[in-house]
Amino acid sequence: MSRSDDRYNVKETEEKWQRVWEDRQAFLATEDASRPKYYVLEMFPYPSGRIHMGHVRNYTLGDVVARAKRAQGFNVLHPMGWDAFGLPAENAAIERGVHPGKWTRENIAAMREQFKPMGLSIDWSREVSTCEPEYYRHEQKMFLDFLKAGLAYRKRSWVNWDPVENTVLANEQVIDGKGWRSGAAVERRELNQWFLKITHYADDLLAALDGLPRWPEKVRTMQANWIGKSEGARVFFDLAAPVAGHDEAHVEVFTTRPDTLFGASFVALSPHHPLTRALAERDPRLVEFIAECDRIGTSEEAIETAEKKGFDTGLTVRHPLDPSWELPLWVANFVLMDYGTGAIFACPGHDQRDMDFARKYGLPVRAVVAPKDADVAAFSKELAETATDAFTEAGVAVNSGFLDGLATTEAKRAAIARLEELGKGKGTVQFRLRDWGVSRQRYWGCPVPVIHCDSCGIVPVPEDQLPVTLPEDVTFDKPGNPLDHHPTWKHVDCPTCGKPARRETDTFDTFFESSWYFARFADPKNETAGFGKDKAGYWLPVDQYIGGIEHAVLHLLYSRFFTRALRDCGYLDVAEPFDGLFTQGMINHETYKDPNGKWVEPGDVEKLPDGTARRLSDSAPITVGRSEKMSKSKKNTVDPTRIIDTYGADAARLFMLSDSPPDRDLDWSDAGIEGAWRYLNRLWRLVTDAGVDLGTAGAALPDALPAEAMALVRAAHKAVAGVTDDLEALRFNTAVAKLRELTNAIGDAVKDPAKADGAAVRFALETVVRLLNPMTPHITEELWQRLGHTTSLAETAWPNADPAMLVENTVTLAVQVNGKLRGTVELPKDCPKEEAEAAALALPNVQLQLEGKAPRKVIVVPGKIVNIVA
RNA sequence: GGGGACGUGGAGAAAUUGGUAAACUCUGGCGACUUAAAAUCGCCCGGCUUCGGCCUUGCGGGUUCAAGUCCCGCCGUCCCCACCA
Repeated sequence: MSRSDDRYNVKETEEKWQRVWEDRQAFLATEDASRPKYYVLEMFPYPSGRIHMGHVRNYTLGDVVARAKRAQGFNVLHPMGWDAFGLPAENAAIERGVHPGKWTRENIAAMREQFKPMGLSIDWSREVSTCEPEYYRHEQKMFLDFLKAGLAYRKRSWVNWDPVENTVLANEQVIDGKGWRSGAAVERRELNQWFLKITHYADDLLAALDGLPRWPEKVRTMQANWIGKSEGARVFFDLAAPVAGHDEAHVEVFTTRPDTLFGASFVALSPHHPLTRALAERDPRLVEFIAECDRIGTSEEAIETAEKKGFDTGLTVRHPLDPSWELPLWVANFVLMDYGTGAIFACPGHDQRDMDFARKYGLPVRAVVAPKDADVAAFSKELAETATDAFTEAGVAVNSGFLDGLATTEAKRAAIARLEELGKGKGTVQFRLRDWGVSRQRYWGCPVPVIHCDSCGIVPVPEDQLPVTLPEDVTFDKPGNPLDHHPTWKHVDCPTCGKPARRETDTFDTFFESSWYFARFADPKNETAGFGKDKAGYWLPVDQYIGGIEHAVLHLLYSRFFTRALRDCGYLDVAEPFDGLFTQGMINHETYKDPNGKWVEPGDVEKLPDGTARRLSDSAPITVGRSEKMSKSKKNTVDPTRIIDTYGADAARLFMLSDSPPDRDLDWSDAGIEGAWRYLNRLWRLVTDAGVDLGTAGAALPDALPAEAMALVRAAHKAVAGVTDDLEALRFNTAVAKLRELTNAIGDAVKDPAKADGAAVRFALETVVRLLNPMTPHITEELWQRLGHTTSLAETAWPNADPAMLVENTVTLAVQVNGKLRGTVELPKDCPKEEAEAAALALPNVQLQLEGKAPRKVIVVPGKIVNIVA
């Protein structure tokens, strides 16, 4: 065939193989007890309407794993779906008057078409979309089961209110005092809300992190910190006198340092504490103080700059271990209502914040813990009178009556024991984690399936009346929840008493849907339940989950909780949904600004040879900024569809996998994608136009090969072993490097008639094609066919490395003198130590270093190194 | 303030986990082919050098025959959490 006619036609080839895979239903998954299963899942996308480079990276990573595992004999499940509820759909409705359902479904259709050219090995028959009643009806049933099990409840409480999104947010969705999507400063509101009892599993969610070795350490640490377990005690400080309008006779505080109780200086209440509110009823100055506290935000700067402020109530409380000792009761702006009990006892000597507060307001400071072997009198005097730094370390209890002399750990234990004996406290474990508020005052979500009846209270919707579907005829012309404004939808008769009642108009947080979708994929068509226990039992847990680290304490924690809740309600038998987790890095791109400081798109920028850049349209000088995460606001995005149109999916995939380790950020560059494209074309030419007779497909390698041909065969075997290891460990960048190395070796071999052995070259080329297949599936299928094979690589087993081929006959030993490299020697593989030593000592440069003296010592590490100590 | 990660050529990175630092790639330079360009192919690309070599993994110590890798102390960058009692 003519050389020039046989250029690689990307479009034709990629479409051809996508058709072949689809016709053969190559990636359809069915349960099969005879093979080990492998469930690969990437975090499913929100249907924004356009795929972005982050998607390309995410789904490429997963696809490589899925294809490699399939070739290695696993029964692979690799599904795709849509996280389809959420606010952008509602915003589109408000801005453009399009119904959220229509907007979402059109986006899904558009994105599906954008994903297909990527050539992903997905079982599309399992596609799910969370906004359809076929999906969300099952989570309504789950919610009713959670209600029965006491894992869901309704409570009036202080919540995070996002004034832009007009809805409540969960604690996990408030970042630095701002809404995670809107960026608006979050307000505090007291509302009736539905909660899921994630705190019921706090201890288990924390302890079980140790059982997830295939999760990144970082994510486990983040979850552990979020759950935030601290051990301590609840302590009761009796009010010296009863307070009108307040029932409690004591103030309950939480402390992790009960050993410092004798250093107590005052007790401080949160501005939102019920007692504070009772006191404010008759003290306008306190009302003003509370208002002042509320004005200070919870952002980083606010906290850093906010002064510690207090309000002396004039009341006193009795010390739990010495009732004759009365302590002043303050209200302080730094005491949080939603951690612990909303009240603290302050020990300025051993807590920095309390120290600052005490010095400011002239409150006493007492030393009750001293460093081991310290001069107690001097230490106490200094701490009490002049110190501004608290002593916060562990030590020995002093000035503390019965605790004196005990080390901090023992003192804590003894203090708790005494408190319990006196009925003045209790040892306890406090978690930072709070229950998951799932109510959202929005339309485009799953309706909470309950009815409010004036006579019967909260009535769950009877199961035979599920699903509670969203009404289609809604308007978005008024602010607030369209379900609330709907003329008829919320009016129903009470299922219990038949009297007129109202539907709950809150919908679930969208993280509700994503907390169980991985189980739905195991049995996506099930109409009677979210999934069958048998099918979930076969596929779960997910063996490899891949997504962004931004969900470390959101989706990933909710899913772990949800799976436990489902287990306890009898849905499945696993506790952990994701056995292996991989968090990929972001895609970055340089940023460009014009002389007016406006962002400029990469497509409108030309880089000049002198290192500067200018705008294509008007030649204005462009400032090149640092590489940052691709975002629309900075205009530094690159459209994947355009890249795939130009270079093909294989080149885009290969670039994603090359160079940067997948957990690190990747800089997108035109040069990078060009490099991947060049490599694929080079491989194409090597196979289609090797200039060597490659023989026929399936022919066995001759037993005897010339040494140089043998070296190429060995290199191929080494690549099989290396690439297989790399893929297993998700080291795609080094896998690509090894394949390029082998390709370079083939390129060298075919150029040299002395080295160009057809059988060896064929073997090496076939090895490259097979190993590269999970990464660039289209071109490798085509090349496999052109090499004379009739099977599809999607149905071909992974190659095996022959261990005998991995060992070299000779090795190059490094020769060091005093740890510094001074030469190398080439020796047979199993050369005795003595010979290696002799060969090393014979090197001229070694002799020079020794200056005629005898070596003091020689270390020989067989096959590696000889180190001579002079 | 608490926790974590990282620091290697002009850039992305690699280093068999303590054993020849810089594989693989990008950018750049020189050359071949071409009327020319693109594409392609070849060579060079950490520093110094008296051309024998010598030095080099943020800085300073340490352990070891041997340290990019382990330990201690700094410096720097990034991420997460945070008035958490």
